[in-house]
Amino acid sequence: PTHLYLKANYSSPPSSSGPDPYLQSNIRMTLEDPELWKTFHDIGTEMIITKLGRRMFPHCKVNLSGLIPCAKYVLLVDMIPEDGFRYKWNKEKWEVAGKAEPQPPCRTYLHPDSPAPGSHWMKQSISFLKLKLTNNTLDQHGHIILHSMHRYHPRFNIMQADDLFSVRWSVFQTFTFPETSFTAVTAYQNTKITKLKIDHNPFAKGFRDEGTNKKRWVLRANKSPACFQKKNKTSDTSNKDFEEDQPQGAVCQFYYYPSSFEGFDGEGDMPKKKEEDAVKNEQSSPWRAERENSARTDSPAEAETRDLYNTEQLVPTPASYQPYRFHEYIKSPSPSSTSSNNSVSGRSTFESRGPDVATVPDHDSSKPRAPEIGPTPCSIQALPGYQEYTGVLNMSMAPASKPGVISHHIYSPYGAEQPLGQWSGPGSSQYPPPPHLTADYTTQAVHHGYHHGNVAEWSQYPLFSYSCW
DNA sequence: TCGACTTACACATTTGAAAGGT
DNA sequence: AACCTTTCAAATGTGTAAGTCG
Repeated sequence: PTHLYLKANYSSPPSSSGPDPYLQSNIRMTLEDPELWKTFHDIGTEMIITKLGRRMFPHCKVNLSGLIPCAKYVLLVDMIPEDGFRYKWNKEKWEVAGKAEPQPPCRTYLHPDSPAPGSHWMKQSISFLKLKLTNNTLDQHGHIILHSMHRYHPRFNIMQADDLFSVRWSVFQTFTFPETSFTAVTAYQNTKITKLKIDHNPFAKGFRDEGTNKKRWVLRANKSPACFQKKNKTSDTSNKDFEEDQPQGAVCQFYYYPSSFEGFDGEGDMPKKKEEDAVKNEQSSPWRAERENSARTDSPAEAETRDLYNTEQLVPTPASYQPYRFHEYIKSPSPSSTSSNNSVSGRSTFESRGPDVATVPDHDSSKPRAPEIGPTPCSIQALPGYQEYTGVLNMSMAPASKPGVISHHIYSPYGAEQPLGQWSGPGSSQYPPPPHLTADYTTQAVHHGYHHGNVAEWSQYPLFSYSCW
């Protein structure tokens, strides 16, 4: 349980000591079924992406607490590139194959219940079952577009907002779970993953050994028998190094929409740091290097990277909100900025707290509220000025067969500013080994993968260029 | 030649409308 | 009439295998 990253995207002003009362929050998010995720993670999770869109398995399911019951929140998920590399599956392990492809259009999945009161979010686990991944950059269904053979992890964003439009101005809080990182693939590479999926995903039941399609598996098993000798981990072990704690950590961030992180050249510090780590046992998790390192040793490289999240943000603010400003974050690692990360490492759950936390000021409670639950699909498009943003507006509608389901695409304040350009990471001659590489690489693969592989990812990955439900 | 990707397929679960019961 | 439960066909979600593409 060492994967707790608590990160403030702004910090308290250096001059002020007491926490800003407005920034108090105790929002917690925990990942449901962490052991299943861990089981996949240990092998190296792969998520199939198809032209028509494919669900994730395991599904993203989280629990929330600490919300204001009567306040409304919007919950979104986007996929964040893990690093700036493209991978290939070679000889039973992942290797860096080169520089990452230019980013596809960024999309954000909006939970269909959004906006909903905090009580709604807290009363049950929140499932993102319908979230689909595609490799089709021209996708019209609103699915999240990813590149095959690239690594990503889901990022959960929650923000207090009465309606979807005001989300644009909201302070939001994000969580990520290290064990949910995955490699997007168009066809499974690691047969262990295939087997795990079949064992656990009901929809793949037809491929199980006991099923009527036994022959398929026998046939495939013969190709790589070793893959099938290992017993299903989730059923007979309880993932020792995962303990029985609650889901593991997250990056917890609070910030206004980053407009850019200019000046960062994505130095790719990964290789340097990786030398510190011992070679990992290939039989164990290919992600082990990453996990162990994610115990947050807070290397200077990481700290530097994190600093980039703390750029001062000036965001247009509607009258109902306080004119928040980020305090300028010092470029060099500051004790205050890193201490919070360290202090929360190893906790079994993660939560926003103290100066790390920002909450949106309470909305005017006298103001009439939108219906408690359910999207207000038409409101966005009807809003005056919405069309102004066509340059960055990515809109599609749900399939006609489901008239009740409408896709929305929220204006991304910064999307248009972000070129769909190249990664600004290290040059191709110096691809640093990714954190999850097996033995051949793990001597250098110390760097954990979260957000630090290439900070350009942030500047190119606006949160709200797209959303749907 | 080969790796990445697409597509059709069989088999499973899920969904939701219709039918029936209370 | 309203609500609940059951049934069942259609829709949808799976990984595989064979093929295409570059």
